[in-house]
Amino acid sequence: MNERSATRNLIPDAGRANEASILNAALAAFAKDGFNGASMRDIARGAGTSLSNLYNYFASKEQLLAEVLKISNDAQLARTQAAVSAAGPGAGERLQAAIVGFIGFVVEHPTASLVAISEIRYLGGSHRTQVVTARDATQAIFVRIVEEGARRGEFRTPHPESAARAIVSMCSAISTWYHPEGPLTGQEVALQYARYARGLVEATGLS
Amino acid sequence: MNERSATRNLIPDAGRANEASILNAALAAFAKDGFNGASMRDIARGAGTSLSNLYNYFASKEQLLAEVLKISNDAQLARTQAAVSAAGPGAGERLQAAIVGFIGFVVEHPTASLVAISEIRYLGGSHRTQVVTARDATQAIFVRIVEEGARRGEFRTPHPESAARAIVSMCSAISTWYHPEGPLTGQEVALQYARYARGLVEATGLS
Amino acid sequence: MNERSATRNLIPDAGRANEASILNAALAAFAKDGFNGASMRDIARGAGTSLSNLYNYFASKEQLLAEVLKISNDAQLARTQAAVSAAGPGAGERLQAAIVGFIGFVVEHPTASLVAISEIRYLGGSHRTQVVTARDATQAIFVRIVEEGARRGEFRTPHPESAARAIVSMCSAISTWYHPEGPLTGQEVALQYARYARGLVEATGLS
Amino acid sequence: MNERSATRNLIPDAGRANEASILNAALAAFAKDGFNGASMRDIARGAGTSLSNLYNYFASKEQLLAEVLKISNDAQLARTQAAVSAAGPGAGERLQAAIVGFIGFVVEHPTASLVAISEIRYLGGSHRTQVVTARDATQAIFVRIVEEGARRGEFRTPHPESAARAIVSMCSAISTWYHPEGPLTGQEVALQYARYARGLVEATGLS
DNA sequence: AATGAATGAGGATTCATTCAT
DNA sequence: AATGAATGAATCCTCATTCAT
Repeated sequence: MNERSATRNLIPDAGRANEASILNAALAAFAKDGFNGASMRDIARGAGTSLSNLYNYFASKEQLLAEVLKISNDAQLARTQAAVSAAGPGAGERLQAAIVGFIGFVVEHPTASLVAISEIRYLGGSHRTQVVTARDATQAIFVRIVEEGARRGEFRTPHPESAARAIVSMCSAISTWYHPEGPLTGQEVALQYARYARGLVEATGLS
Repeated sequence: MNERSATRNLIPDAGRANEASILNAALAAFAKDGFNGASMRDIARGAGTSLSNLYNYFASKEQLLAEVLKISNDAQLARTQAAVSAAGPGAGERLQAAIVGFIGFVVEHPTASLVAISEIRYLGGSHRTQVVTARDATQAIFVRIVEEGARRGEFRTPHPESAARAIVSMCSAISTWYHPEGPLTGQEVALQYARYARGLVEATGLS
Repeated sequence: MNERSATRNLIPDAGRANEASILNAALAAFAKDGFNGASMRDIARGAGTSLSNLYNYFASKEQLLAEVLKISNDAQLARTQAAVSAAGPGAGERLQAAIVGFIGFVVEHPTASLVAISEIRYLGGSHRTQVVTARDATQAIFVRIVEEGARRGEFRTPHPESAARAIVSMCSAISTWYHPEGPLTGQEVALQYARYARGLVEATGLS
Repeated sequence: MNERSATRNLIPDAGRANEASILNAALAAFAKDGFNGASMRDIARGAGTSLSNLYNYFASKEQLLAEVLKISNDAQLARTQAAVSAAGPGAGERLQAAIVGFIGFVVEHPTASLVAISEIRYLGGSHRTQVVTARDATQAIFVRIVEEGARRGEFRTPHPESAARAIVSMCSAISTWYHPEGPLTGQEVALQYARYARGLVEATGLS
């Protein structure tokens, strides 16, 4: 598997009918038809097991969605956090790192990323909170970086929080059009967007 | 109706059971529960008519979605086009005008805007093309402006088309969080985002 | 239709798929298999209509049970009240009349009577109250008669309310074994039980 | 454990997952939700074991019901027989003893008694016969006593068998309303009903 | 004995749509 | 236009039961 087709299953799959294969099938089904358009039969078929056996692993369709979203958001958060941790002290560097990490996840798991933003609305109460927390934590990373950059004078944007949200928005939207077989590698997209973001926050270090 | 509560029905409603009231009910239902989660019964109830009477106006649920999306995208396109037409010749002015027009629509019709981006995936073949055309035409406005700005040296971004797409992405995402009762007026949001966009494309005229 | 086969549908049936035929089918199904053992498909088949069409008439299986029980209990109450109203002033006469009316209903509608006592437990909260009210009203008729008889000295039983309940119990139980083709007419059964009841309350007028 | 709270498990329970605990759980489940409303999962949960382990003890849900009913009816029969055996020779004495024994069982095991009368209908062919036999044997005790009393002139009732059935009916129905915490002890109820029965059969020895 | 995984049939209910009026 | 009745397919989910371990 070369660099260009780095997309693989978000959830490691053992092959037999187990939690992982069910979650992967659920992810695929939700991506293809949406939460309400996907049926438990579809998911069972995708997982290679029977409809009723699904319920030995997950209590309901909604719980299946919750697990998928939680895994995706947690992985997205971890990836972004790790990238920032490995970056230098400058706000510009840190913003770039955050974007490369965030978009790295998006281009490697465009399906999971797309489902994460488009299907979260179908999550009810108790499930929702958990998932929203991870999503907000990811956004908070960007907010903190931009705010610090603004405080230090590295960024001249007058609305750091709003700007951070705009950045996350445009990065998330990559999942709606990115294809691994397209003209751009994920790395290239990430660098382009990092530049957009630095411009957006009016970074002073621009040559 | 003052400036802050400018949100009104996208489709003018006569009150009686007619096309407009059905379309508005459909829009509301799709926004609330998604295309597959909304039922024709919900829509009929919202329109104050009977389930079967819906079919005297629209051939199918999908056609209802198609009409709603078409109206929304056409209005969005018209609004953006009009704003640009009224602007001066400079690329910076034109980009700002496009954003103010585009976001103006989003904040006045957040429901329609949200449905337009989230439910288009449920549109099949023939219907889809029509709707996608209007959406792409709107995006093309931004692409043309950014490309021209780059050609003229007003914008230094090396990837005008990609940058334009990023701008549209972040502007569209406003529909996912904007509330008329929130702390910002639509106008304020639009001006913030116009500034983000000018930074993003690395406009040279920035003081 | 002679006196011996007076059993007919409790709910007048027009033949086509309407509320009455559905209720009759539901009654038959509940009697045959119990509330949980009967399926909506069974009921639809019995009513000569489609499964889904049932829901154009009744919101749920439980509501179907509620309607059936309400009709049965109301009819039972009305029949008992009417019989008592037509009786003379003596407690013995009135008790006999109540029993003849009550059992008259049981033997003419043994199915409805049986379902009324055996399936009421499957009725939840709001539905239940309504049905229980009619049932208790019927029992209250017996209580009043026995209490008055005791007050007047016509009955020597020391526990009028308890005795009345015992009487209703044994009369209700007739629905568990009575068959129109059996050796006894309903009238004969009613008269036997009226005598049992007079003995039970220790009526003084016994020769 | 004093006289008022004499209700205990009909089937002696060793605590571990064994036949007794399963039968008790089945009894509780059938009482709560009816035979068709109770699930094997419910029963397993109540017995503190796994669903599949149930089948190491009982072949099917129906067999579980059969065992429960058989135990209940056999115990009811034994208790009634024992009471009669200990009674004097007079029909009145014997009838009173039978009732005290019969109702003694009902008030000590109201759940089992209720299930015994309400769920027997869900027993198919081969199982049913066995259970019905014990039930009929119990009723036969009453029939014999009343018939002998009538033969001897102690009871003046003209329909001894029918009267006996009426007596058993009203005594069985106690299980539908009796609660140990209620105002009456089981003993008091039994004595009341014994008096009702003597009146019902028109016992001559009444003062 | 005991368990978790597995299954096919069936549960009640809702669906979008059509028909007769 | 407008409606209530009708339908067949599909929905999620639970069922009793069996199997492999």
